[in-house]
Amino acid sequence: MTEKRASIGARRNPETEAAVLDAATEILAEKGISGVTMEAVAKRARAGKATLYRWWPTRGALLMAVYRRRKQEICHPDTGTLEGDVKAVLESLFDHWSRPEGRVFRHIIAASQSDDDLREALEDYRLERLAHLGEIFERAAQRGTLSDDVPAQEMARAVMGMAWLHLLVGRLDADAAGIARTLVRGWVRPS
Amino acid sequence: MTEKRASIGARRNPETEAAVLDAATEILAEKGISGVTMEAVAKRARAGKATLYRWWPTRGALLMAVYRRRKQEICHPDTGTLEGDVKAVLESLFDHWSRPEGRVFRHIIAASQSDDDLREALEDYRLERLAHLGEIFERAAQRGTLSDDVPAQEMARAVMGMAWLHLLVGRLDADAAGIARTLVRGWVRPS
Amino acid sequence: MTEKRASIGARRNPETEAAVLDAATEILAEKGISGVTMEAVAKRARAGKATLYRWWPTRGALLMAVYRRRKQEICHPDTGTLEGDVKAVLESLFDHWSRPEGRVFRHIIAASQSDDDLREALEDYRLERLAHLGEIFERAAQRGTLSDDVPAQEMARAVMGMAWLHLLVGRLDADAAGIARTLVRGWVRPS
Amino acid sequence: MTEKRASIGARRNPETEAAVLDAATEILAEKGISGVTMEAVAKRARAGKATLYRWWPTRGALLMAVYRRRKQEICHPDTGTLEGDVKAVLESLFDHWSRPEGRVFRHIIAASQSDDDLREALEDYRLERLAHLGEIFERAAQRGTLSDDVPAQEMARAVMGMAWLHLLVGRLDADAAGIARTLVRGWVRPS
DNA sequence: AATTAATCGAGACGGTACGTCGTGTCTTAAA
DNA sequence: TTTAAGACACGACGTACCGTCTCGATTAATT
Repeated sequence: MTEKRASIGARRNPETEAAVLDAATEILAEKGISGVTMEAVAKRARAGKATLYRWWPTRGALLMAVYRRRKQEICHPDTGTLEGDVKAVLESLFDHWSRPEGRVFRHIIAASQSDDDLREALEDYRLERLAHLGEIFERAAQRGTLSDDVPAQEMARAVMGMAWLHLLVGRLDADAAGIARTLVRGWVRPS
Repeated sequence: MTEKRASIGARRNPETEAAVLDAATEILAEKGISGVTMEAVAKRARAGKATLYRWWPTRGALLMAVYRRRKQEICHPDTGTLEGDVKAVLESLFDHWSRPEGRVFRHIIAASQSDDDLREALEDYRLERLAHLGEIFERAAQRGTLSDDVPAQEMARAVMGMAWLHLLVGRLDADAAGIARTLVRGWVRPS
Repeated sequence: MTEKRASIGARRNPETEAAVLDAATEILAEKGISGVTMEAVAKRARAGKATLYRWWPTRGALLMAVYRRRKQEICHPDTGTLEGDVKAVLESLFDHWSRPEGRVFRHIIAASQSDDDLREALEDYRLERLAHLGEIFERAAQRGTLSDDVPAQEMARAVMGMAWLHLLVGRLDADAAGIARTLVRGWVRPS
Repeated sequence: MTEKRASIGARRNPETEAAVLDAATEILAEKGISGVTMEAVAKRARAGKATLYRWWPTRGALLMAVYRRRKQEICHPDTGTLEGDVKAVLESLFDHWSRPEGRVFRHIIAASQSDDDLREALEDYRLERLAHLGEIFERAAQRGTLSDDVPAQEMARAVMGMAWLHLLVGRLDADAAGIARTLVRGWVRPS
């Protein structure tokens, strides 16, 4: 599956990186999260364990790298209303987290609880997503339908909190529409 | 620290259970979650490993037992307004989770991501807390200030989602008042 | 080759010990000393590495145990003269060290240079052999052919020194008779 | 500690050799033999690992080079008697091997048990020393006090064997005089 | 003067073995 | 029958060196 790869000098070999992430991704799909051990990944990627630890000092960092590689830039479509946008976001998240490549995420959150490096990496990613999520509120503001006295950050966090909660308790089949309605009703100007 | 305890015959020894939970609690406080291994708990409690496994088949079950022992029935005081109640709940949670005995909870959530038994136990606990949380909405309803078309469950989940999010990303110093305001504004009748 | 072996309670399982020593002996014969790694021995013996380390804390200790198991009580035959006895002893040692089960010994000496536990174990064994070697001088004394002003210990050490030297430099084909003659000539009464 | 050294063209840089041997010697003194790894030496000498391997293909070769650099031509003083000479030789060896720069030697013997290149190098060195040792017997012969039917080689080997034995078992505080007496008594003409 | 060739440092690479730790199962001997 | 104790097989951990490699630089000898 993987060819022999030697050093390409005193610098990182991108082929090795790819092989490792591929291996981790495959194992993840085949055996689930608990199968993704540094040992197994190294063996599958035909890489030395030291090589893994050189670039991904913890298992969490490796998982994070695997997850980020998949971030197929989830764009939030403009549905015309804030409630519709929130609903779409939730649905897209629930859907993504239900699929094999997204299933890792809850384990990343879990691992980040006892791995400070990962926590930092996750936080970076989370803030990035949060900013991205902010766009739907900007759109609502431009439409002039948004109450101006609600901080966009707060609203985005509320959406994210609901999403994470459902992810972590395994309720990805929840009613996104209902959730969206409950959240959004106080954020738009009463019509 | 713990005295010698032998078998008390062909039945469960409650002293042993206490000793085990005490040991786990102490280790948790001293070394953090990663120190709480079945091995270490057994040794500290002067209990056989088999004894542990008999009653708490997984590490997660043991952690959950430790956490539940501490559930000093958090009551939600009536502040007179829903927003005040939500703010109080968040503050009380953030405070509890910041203290040593509460710090475990995020690790329980984490562990439950790969331990189905624990997930079930946590879910039971979570629903219990959710029901308890529902009381503040009942009170609001009795006051007549609640919009009737918002499901109580949904609102409680939104509060819980915000709380968990802040717990899991280590932002227990967040502005509970602001969060409460953002959430609640759509749930009460416009005055 | 080896069946499954579980614990037999809170005490050492002699079957395990035997399996480990057998495995080490076999590997030694097949791959030589450098093949005798704790890892390989554990795998071959179907034993956990922890089990090995429990009973033989270092590789040297394990090698020593392997060697001692083979100590087929080398008796020194009475040839009638001290020179004959010394020659017989040297020949028997050179022969033993040339055979597979004896070849380990030089590696034990080597390992003992950087392993204090092993050094101690080897020293015990060495003194034991030295005492045993002393018998040939007692016999000579009884025969009345021994100069009384030469300490038996010193003579035994001289024999051992010659033996070890030849072992360590790989000259086990040396002329035992000549060595014996050179050493002994000052130890017996001039006839 | 060591300045930057670059290539001096298509030939060996003698500064590098010196830096490497210095580094090895220092590490040896500081951390003992087990600290002398190719990796550590290279790092300390600010040399590339490939450079080390180019000139000293094995660890043993490097150790041997370190030892030989120190061979401060031990001369054997003429004490007037063979016994005195042997005693002086033993004392000088025991003393040398007790000092930091001599302590390596036992590790060289040890390493040579599993490193054929080193074994060869050590054997060369040993024969050289053996020849040197022969001088004291030549002197005795010239004095006319030596039994003529004892081969000089054999006697030298007996002395060396005793010396090595005491080195390898850590008995460098042994009674050189006694050893000398025991060995020599058969080699000189009965007075 | 330009080119070639060997050397240098650095350090990444695939590996192997290390020694430790935790898992969950097992047996014993005592209560 | 349950207990404390702890040995057992297993497997992952994270580290240390191994010996090989490729790089980009430096410099001497050759063109």
